[in-house]
Order: sequence, then structure tokens, then C-alpha cells
Amino acid sequence: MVGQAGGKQPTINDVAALAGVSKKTVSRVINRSEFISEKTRKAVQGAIETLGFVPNPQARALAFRRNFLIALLHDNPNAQTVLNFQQGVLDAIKDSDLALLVRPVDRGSDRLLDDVRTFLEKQRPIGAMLLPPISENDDLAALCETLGVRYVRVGSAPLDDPQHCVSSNDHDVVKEAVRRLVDLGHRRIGFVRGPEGFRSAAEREKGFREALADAGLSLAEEHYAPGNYRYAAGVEAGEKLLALAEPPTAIFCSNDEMAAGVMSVAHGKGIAVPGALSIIGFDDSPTATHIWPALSTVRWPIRQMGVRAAQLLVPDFLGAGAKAIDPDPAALTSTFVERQSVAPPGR
Amino acid sequence: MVGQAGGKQPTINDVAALAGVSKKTVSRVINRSEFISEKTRKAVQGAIETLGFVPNPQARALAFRRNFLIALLHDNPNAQTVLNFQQGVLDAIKDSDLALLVRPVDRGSDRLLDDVRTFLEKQRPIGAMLLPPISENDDLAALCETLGVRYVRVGSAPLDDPQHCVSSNDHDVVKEAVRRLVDLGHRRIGFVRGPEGFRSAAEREKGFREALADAGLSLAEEHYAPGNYRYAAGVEAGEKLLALAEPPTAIFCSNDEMAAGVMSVAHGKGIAVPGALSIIGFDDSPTATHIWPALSTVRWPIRQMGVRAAQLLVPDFLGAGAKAIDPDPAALTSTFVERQSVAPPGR
DNA sequence: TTGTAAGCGTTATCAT
DNA sequence: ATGATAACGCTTACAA
Repeated sequence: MVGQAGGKQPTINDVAALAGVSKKTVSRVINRSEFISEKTRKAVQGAIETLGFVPNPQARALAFRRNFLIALLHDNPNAQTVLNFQQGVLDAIKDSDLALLVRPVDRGSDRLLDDVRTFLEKQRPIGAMLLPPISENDDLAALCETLGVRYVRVGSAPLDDPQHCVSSNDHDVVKEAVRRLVDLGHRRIGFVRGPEGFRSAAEREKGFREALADAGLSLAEEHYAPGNYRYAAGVEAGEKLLALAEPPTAIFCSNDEMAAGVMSVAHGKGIAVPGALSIIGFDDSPTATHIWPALSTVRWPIRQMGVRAAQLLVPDFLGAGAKAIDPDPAALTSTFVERQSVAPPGR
Repeated sequence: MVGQAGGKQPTINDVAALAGVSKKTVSRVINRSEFISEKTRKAVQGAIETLGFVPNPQARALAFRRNFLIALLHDNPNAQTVLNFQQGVLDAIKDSDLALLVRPVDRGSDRLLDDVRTFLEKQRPIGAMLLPPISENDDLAALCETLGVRYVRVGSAPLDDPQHCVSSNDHDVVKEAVRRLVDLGHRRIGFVRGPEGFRSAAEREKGFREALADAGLSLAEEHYAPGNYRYAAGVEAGEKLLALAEPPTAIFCSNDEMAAGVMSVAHGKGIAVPGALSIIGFDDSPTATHIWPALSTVRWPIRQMGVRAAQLLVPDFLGAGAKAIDPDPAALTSTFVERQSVAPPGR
């Protein structure tokens, strides 16, 4: 309440003096100890409020040997994803004493593990969140375990025990999206893959192939294009697939950025979208709605996943409000979003 | 070097014992005190290395009354901008002991100041970086000053003393971009504005109007559209401007997202871009290259600005490497990037 | 140039 | 249920 501009912040000693108790008792109130009488708790609470006392996190960190921080470790090509996830985490920890430390890492570096180790040993966060693709690195998870840092891994499929993992259902939802193409009458459906070594890329491909198989179709070799989640790869894929004598009438791209690349090629060649070519992406990134025609895609509930990750990581630190957010598991499900880039074939 | 998995980390006492000096001497070495003989420094350094000693940041924070953190405060609608800036900051602090704390705030909240105050008092970062639009809030800067937290403000124009400010030259570069349209022969040039109350929006409008004035033109009332940096505003603006009896032959949009909206409307109406309509955006966001045709825009050196912000904020904490990055002021200049969305009028 | 003693603001231990 | 005292690991002030 007070917080004099220049003046000193009140300390636990001030509170103890005012409440007429020992500092340890104040500490107990702060840390919600059970062994304390309701009466003294009230007295201490009162003193805390009149003084406007806020426990010093640095001192607590020293005594606890742990900082009240959550670390977000990522090496993510998609800024929007990282920031949306951040936002979800922040939604969840808003009313807690936690803060968010961001740490981009280089998954290509051979010192990745050492870097992360040093970082965690120094900062000593309560826990760490691992975003894909580094979430797929088992050594990283083991390292957290070793260092006594809680962790949660975010992925396109279950990567770990349920309590260490927030995962989306990429496989199922891609299947649904492709089934929609089949239902519209498409038979020649192209596929643009994500990068090798990414679990998400593998999951999406699996869903794609299963949808085709379910419809009695299969992916023609010539309708397959490799990719790396970048726009340029989409352009390359588009140039390959749309130059065929019998080009696909629909193309599923493993993310929106590559879908935008394919769409550019279509525009350039005068191929009408969706009249002559349907396109589906994945991510529901800003790009999906910014391009024309608007892209059908898969919406990945990344912000909700951030909330869930925080709930999993630090349930004991969150306020009641944060615990209540998103009790619905359906909110964590990816969904297919149909927009103007999809239509029946050969219209 | 050591870092036994379960074992204790070595402390300053261990180093002192091994080196045969007092802990204060070790402290002096850590903190690069001048008053120390080369001989003992070497000895201490040796002990530090053989033990693999890393000073405990929590303890230092307590003693220093300051955390070795930089806070990034933002309320930014553009994820890419925030993340690119983050990246720049991280480039700069990579070899230092600093870490980056991210704090989104709500500029609409009437508790903004209190929230930030609480945050800064708790976390006690060395310094804070304010991204636009909250960087334009003088009270926030004053608050940092009061709390003894260094600060740097990032903006579209100088917002503060040079040592507290990293700014881009929005005004000049917009002028250049619009001049390019004039040079191509455009006379009816539309303008889509950014949100009221944003300095960047004002700067861009100023540059736009000056470019027209320099060419002896002026902005017709009907060629002006308000906006808010969102796609939907671009759509609205496009629908207004392109429905005119004499529509503009070129439209300058105050950011890429709105430019994408205008472009969608053009596509929908069958207006060829750039054949019948040239469009320019601002930001060089991913959207600029993902849409078709690729958008001419202004590239804002946001990552470099992150580096510069860090250099300004904590020069005394950066390694030699970080200080050397980007000595070229030209690297901090926004530039006009011409892509396919611009051509002579009425082709 | 180096060392000693006293914090920094909190929690842990072990009494009572 | 509460309190005295010693950590936690480092820095500052003041001596030497």
C-alpha cells in the first residue's frame, strides 16, 4: 500500500515488529504454513497489508536455492507460436509470484546440452518448458530431471509421461482435414512435408497417409514434396507439383508458410484457388488469414497449451483463478478451420 | 568444469580456500576490481577454473540489491516484432551474465503503472526496455527513473535523450517510399493510417503527407482511411477506397497487415496488383513475403535495434564481442524494400 | 593490495 | 504453535 518512492521497502523484520511476532512466524504466514493459529495469521496479514510488505524474491531465491521463475526454452522457427505460447503461460502465472524467463537455444549447436545446463544452474528456475522441436530431445528432459528442475515438454504427440507433456493431436486433425478433401471429391492430393527429424512433420504425414488409405487412395510418389516449414520450400514444392502433366487438384501443406508458397506459385501460373486447386495448411498463423484466398488450415490451441503447461509445471504456485482456466480438455484439441482455399475439384 | 550431477556447486569460500586468499579477494576478481595484484588474480582465476566455480546469481542479487536481468516490457500487436527484438537483445547479452525477462503489459489497463511498478520492485532488473507503443508513455519512463531501473525506449522517432532511446526513421523512409510511387507516375495515392495515439502512426502519416506535398500533390479526403494496424481495418479501408468513382492507383498502408487486407479486397474485386493498383506496407513482416504478389514495404531493423538497446542499457555488462556488433549506424536505418506489388499506374 | 566483520532478506533447524 | 539462531552465497564498509 505504501511504497514510498525513494524510501526502503519494508522487510520481514518490520512486519514481525509491527505484528509483535518473530520473523519466522511471518515467514510461515507468507508460505502458507499450516502450523499457525488463525489469530496470529490474521495479525500478521494485517501488518503485511498496512506496511505494504512484499517478500523480496532475491532473498527467497537464495534461501530456497531456487528462483521463482519459469524458463521457456525454444528454438522455434515460428515467432507467432512462441509468443502465443508465452502468452498462455503468462495468463496462467499472472496472479502468482512467478515470472517468465525466455531462452532461445540453438538446437544445431553441439553445446546445446552444456548451454542449457549452465543456464539452468545459474538461473535455477522452478521449472522449464520445452517447445518443439527441442522438446523432442530426451537428453534435455533428462538434464532437467538431473538438475532438479521441473519440466514440461510440448509436442505434436505424447512425448513423455502425461505429467511432463502437453501434446496436440496433429495426427487426428490432419486426417480429418484430408478426409474433407476426399469428401469434396478430390482424388489426386499432393503432400508437402515438414523437415526431417521433426516429430510434428512425421505425425502430419502419418495422418495424411492414413486418411488417403481410409479412402482407398495412396500418395503417388510424384505428388509428394519434401519441405522444411519455410515459404521457399512451399514455392519449390508448388513448382514441382503444379508442373506435372496431371497435377494434384488439392495439396496439403504441413504448415501455413509452405501453403503460402504453394499458393503464390498457383497465382503466378494463373491456377485458380480454390477453383482449380484446393490448398490446406497447418498452424492457423496470421499468414493463413492474410493471404488471398484465406487459407483452410488447422488451428493449434497453442495459447491454451501454454496455460496447460503452466498448470502442469507449477500447480502449487498458481492462484485459484489460474487453476480454473480451461478445465475443458476439448479446448486443447486442434481443429480444422475451413476457409476459402478449399472447394470441390475441377470446378 | 566439474559440475557433479548431484553434488554441491562450489562456492566463493571453496575458491578462497583453494587459492589461499579471503573470499573478498575472490569477490574482487569476479567483479573485476582494479585494486588487485596480477599475481593473486591469476591464482584466483586458476582456482575458479579448476573448481568450475560460477558465482551464484541469487546471492549476488541479494547483496547487490539488483538482479542480473533485463526486462522487456511490451504490449505489442506484432509477435514477429517482439520476437525479433528479443533476439537482438539476446545476441547482445549472450556472453554476459544477464538473462532476459519478458513482461507483456496491458496498455489499456488503468493499473498499468502499478503493475509495472510492482513488477520492477519485485524483480529488480538492472534495466528495462520499453517497446512501442508503451515506450511512448512518459510516466513509465519516469517510473523506471524513480525506481533506479535503467531504461531504454524504442520508438519511431526520438522519444527521449539519446542514451535512453533507440529510434527508427519512419518519417524519412515513408517519404522515400511514397516518392517512389510519385516517380512511377502515381497521382492518386491513398493512405491507410495506423491507430490514433501511436507515435508511429503519426510519423508515417507525416512522412506520407510531406512526400505528397513535395510533389505538389495533396491527400484527397476521400483517399484517406483510418485504421488500427489490423487486417480487418485494411479490408475496410480497401472497400472504401476501391469503391470510389476515381479510386487511387496506389495505396500506402501504415503496416503490412493492413496492406494484406487492402490486397485481398483488390483480388476479390478483380483489380490487378500491381497492374491496376500498387500497394506498399510497412514492417517487412513475414506476411509481406507470404502474400501474392509480394509486398513492397519498409524494413525496420528491429533485431539490430534490440542489439543497440542492450548496448545502450548495459554497456558495462556486455562482453567485448557484443560491444563490437553493429558499429555501423546505417544498420539501424529503415529501408524501403521494393517487391512486386508496385508498378507504374494504369498499366 | 588484502582481509575482517557485518550485513542483504529470507528460510531451515531445532528448541520450547 | 512459536521463536532464537544459524544458514544461504555474496558484497560493502572499514581496517590493516
